[in-house]
Amino acid sequence: MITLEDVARRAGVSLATASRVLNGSTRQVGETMRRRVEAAAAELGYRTNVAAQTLARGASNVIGLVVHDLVDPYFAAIADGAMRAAAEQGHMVMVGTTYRDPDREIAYVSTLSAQRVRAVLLAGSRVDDPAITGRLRRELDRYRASGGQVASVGQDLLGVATVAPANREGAAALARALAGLGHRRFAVLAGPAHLITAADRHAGFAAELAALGAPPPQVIHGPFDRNGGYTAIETLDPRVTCVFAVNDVMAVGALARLRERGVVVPDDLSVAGFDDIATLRDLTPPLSTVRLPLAEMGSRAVELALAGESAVIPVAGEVVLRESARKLR
Amino acid sequence: MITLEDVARRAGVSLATASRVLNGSTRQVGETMRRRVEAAAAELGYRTNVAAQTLARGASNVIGLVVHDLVDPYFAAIADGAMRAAAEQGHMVMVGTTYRDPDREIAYVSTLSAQRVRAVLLAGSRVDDPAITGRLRRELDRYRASGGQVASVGQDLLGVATVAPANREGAAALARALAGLGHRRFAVLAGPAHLITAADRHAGFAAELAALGAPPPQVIHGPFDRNGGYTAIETLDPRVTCVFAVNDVMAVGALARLRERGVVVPDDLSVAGFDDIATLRDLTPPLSTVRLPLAEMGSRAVELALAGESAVIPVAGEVVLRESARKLR
DNA sequence: GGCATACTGGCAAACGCTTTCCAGGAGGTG
DNA sequence: CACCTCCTGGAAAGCGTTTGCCAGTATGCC
Repeated sequence: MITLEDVARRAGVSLATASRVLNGSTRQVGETMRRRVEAAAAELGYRTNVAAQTLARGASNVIGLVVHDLVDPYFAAIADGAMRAAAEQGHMVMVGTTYRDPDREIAYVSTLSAQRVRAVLLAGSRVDDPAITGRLRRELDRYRASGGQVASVGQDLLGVATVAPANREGAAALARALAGLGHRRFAVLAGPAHLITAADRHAGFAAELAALGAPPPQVIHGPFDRNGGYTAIETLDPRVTCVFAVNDVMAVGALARLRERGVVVPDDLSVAGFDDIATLRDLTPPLSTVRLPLAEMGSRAVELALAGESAVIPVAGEVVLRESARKLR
Repeated sequence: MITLEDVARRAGVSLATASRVLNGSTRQVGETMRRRVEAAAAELGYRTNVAAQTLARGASNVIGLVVHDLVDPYFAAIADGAMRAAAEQGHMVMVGTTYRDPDREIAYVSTLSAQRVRAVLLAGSRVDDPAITGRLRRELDRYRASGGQVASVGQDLLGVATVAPANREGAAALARALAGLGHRRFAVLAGPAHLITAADRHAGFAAELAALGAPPPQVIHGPFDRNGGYTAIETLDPRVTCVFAVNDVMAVGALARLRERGVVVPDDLSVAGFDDIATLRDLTPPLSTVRLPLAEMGSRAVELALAGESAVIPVAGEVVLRESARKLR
């Protein structure tokens, strides 16, 4: 194990000089010494001990990222964006997956805080439960009290820097677009009632329908994943002409079930989702949705956190009509 | 910033005792002292400084994972498996994405080595370039010399513990299955020639065809991603009745292009891929493929690395025929 | 030439924790 | 009762870096 001291000795300089040469310092080191140190480091194969560096500096170059599920393309895209931004600033990313368990999320914040990561990013919808939110907030406060930065992608209810997708507005715009195709009788695959993202999208969609004078949609609750969409189809009212799933993976599940049941989309029924995950374009029919710049949201969150700004950055969604939704005949 | 010393002082015990109580030690601490320390830690909100711990212990509890692209479901699945296994053993995972740049891969190994991570996992196909492999090996050797563990998912050519999917055999089995459906004229969307995974699957497939007495397939090279499959279709020989893409995402790209061109799968042409990524089941038609237990491969790699075993674990692929491949009429 | 002003290099004190070694007391044995 | 052993708590020496401070030298200016 080669240490800085070995390098210094070999180069015939002090520890301080070696440190200044090898690990970015504001102080200048003379040409001669610099060369000697660099040569020694190369010959010995010196590698900085980041743990020691972190300890001495009191600051690490690691960012913590907490997502619900890395296999979900939604989080994969956010994580990818976050990692790009992090890499650009010379940081590594440590990832934790909660599998949608709020306790696990809190535990990860605690672990990452112990790791003294420079920043923690929380991605994914929060649940509407004051007890859980309270515990999470306390954990985050403690982390921030020790100098950590926090940013979230999702709702602004943790009092931290947030990249907040316009769920309500996006869903409303989608409602308008779908109504524009002539649809009046809608169903909303609304996900779990306590999930705020789901609730917001549902609310935005329903409110806009009301504003347009359409009858209230059928509302079907269920899990926020593929299976949630899949099972929701069972209870679908046959008079509905257009289904809005509050996220894409639910829409994908719904499409699967519809196909099995012989319902042809979009001939018999129009379907739309939300998020615009990458896999959508390969479905048949391609799914209509509200596009969110997921990777960019991840990057922005990293930048926000690293800059220490506690802003709330709204992100607009863009309605993308594809074949899965068609004009009502 | 609460340190262990603060806790010790508050509890009226020595640093040593506090350490033994709070951060797992083999030594016993008396009931009274133990309680006092725990109470003090709780009151003060003590959080271990992992950097200091790592430095003092000379060993960290972080695992490094290097993948090509986290958005690719193949790597997402492996990463997920790896993270599960890591979490089970109380480790965190630090991720780096190379975007298929070998230099970036080497750089990540170096960075992770500086982080003194307990183990490094390399996932994804290697390129057949002695210069690059050599540099990577040197970097890995250096890392291992400093006590690090390494495991890889893919080919066994780094001299490290490896979870090795049976690419040749899987492709051969697939060839047999497809030939069993009556196909004789095949095309192989073979990916880049220098990518070993791609080459192995191609070779296994072609060899089996030869053994079965089928004519040699048309071979179309291209990128190892969706676009590679997409563009390959342009040069497809019209006499071909069945296309084998060396991985699923290429097959997905091929399906997209075929659809655009009005070629109906499987009526006009059969298609198969390799890997069985999760998104396949939602395609129309569902894609035939060779299933690899991706998450399990990730977990196994972590276990291997953590156990310090340098075994090569073969993983068999299982042919899964779905609608995209049908009996030739 | 004399003096103030950069520069540059080195010493040594942190950073927060683990662990070896030591001492003292409790308990067991002959 | 003397002697050993076992157990528990504490003191202190690291672990590998960074960085504030000091000293010595070179530079610039009058």
